[in-house]
Amino acid sequence: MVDTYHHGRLRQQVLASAAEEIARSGPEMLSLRELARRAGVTHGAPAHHFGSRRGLFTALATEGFEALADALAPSVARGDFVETAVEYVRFALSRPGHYAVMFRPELLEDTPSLREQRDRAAAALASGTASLPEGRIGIPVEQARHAAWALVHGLASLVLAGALADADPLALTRAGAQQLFGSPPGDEHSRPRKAEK
Amino acid sequence: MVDTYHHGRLRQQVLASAAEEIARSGPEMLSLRELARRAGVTHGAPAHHFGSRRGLFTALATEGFEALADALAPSVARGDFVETAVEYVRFALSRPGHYAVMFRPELLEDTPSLREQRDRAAAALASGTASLPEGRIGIPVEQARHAAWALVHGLASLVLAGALADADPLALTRAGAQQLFGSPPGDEHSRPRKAEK
DNA sequence: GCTCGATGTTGTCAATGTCTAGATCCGTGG
DNA sequence: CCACGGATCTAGACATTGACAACATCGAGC
Repeated sequence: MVDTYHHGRLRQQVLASAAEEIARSGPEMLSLRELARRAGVTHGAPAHHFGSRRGLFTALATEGFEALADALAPSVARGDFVETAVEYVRFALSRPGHYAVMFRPELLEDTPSLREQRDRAAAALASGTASLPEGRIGIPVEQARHAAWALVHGLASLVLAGALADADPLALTRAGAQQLFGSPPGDEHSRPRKAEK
Repeated sequence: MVDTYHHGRLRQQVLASAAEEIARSGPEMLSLRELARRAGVTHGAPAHHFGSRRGLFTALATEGFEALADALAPSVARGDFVETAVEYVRFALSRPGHYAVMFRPELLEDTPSLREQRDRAAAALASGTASLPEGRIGIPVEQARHAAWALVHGLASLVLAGALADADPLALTRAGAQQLFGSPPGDEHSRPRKAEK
């Protein structure tokens, strides 16, 4: 009976089922009390870990940005822009519950750790676009970076919203990234990784 | 005294203040009862017009798609792709409350009129990308269309989320659209619209 | 071994979405 | 002229929720 007074992993478990639930029904429908029930704990318990509803969203977003930065790191290190774009979208689709909350400032508190992880992800993204084929860019670098971010964010959002249901998201991302920075499919600079043979 | 039992424009007024409130605090924080209060009406009144909370969101989204289709029509008719992109973003930024709800299927009911207006907007978007400079596209047309949509949707979303606070959204859109389809800023094909006649 | 902070419980409160039943208004056909 | 029916709004009720406060229990470190 001593087993259950302190749950032990309440924080992790609540975060996990929150991500599940948000992925299924969106952030608005999420109920703290329901999460507590699902974790076998009383309704007040989650508050000790997250403070409030927004605190929970903030924790989720922080986790999300951290994981995003990690996901982007390898391809960024390799200077492979197209693959960084693909990784971005792959991340969003593999963690829909987290992604649904990461760009919703109204749901988030301005925590230092959130800021930190968000900056880390932003930095990864920035150096990802730093490795772009120089001559191909006809607009200021800053704008190119924003455009690239917008492209992948837009793709992820639309796919998650079910607006591009009948498309292969990752192939689409690859194609979009190549189109944006002007590498024709047969170009020697950055070819599609799989087709083209 | 007879004035106020039937409000007369309750539906319009609720929609308007809902858009305001959503623009300020997001869809989650919206309270039907608060809207009723603001309209000087009892808490049950809005239900007769929208049925439920989701009904209200659906009505807003429907209005939004209708206005979007209208906003895109002129530039689409002119075959001016870059300007269509700009109009898309301009629309989203000028009606943040509507746009915040248009791509959130969890908040929407599957109404015939919603479907209708959404299709209308989608059709506008599709013919907008139909007028792209042929030689510039190195990927399948379908993918190019999706990429273009993702770009403008991503730009609008990020700006609305405050993630691109320090950029000029419309200039950024113009640049992004040009970059995506390879028209250098000074190209004769699609210059910024200013002196058309 | 004791204390103190972290974690979890229990009870409470105001607010909300939704439902139902009834009141009021308005156009329309007899 | 009027009665009737539908549309609009009111009024009351109910379950659920987020937040808060007071208390119980556990565990780590002095």
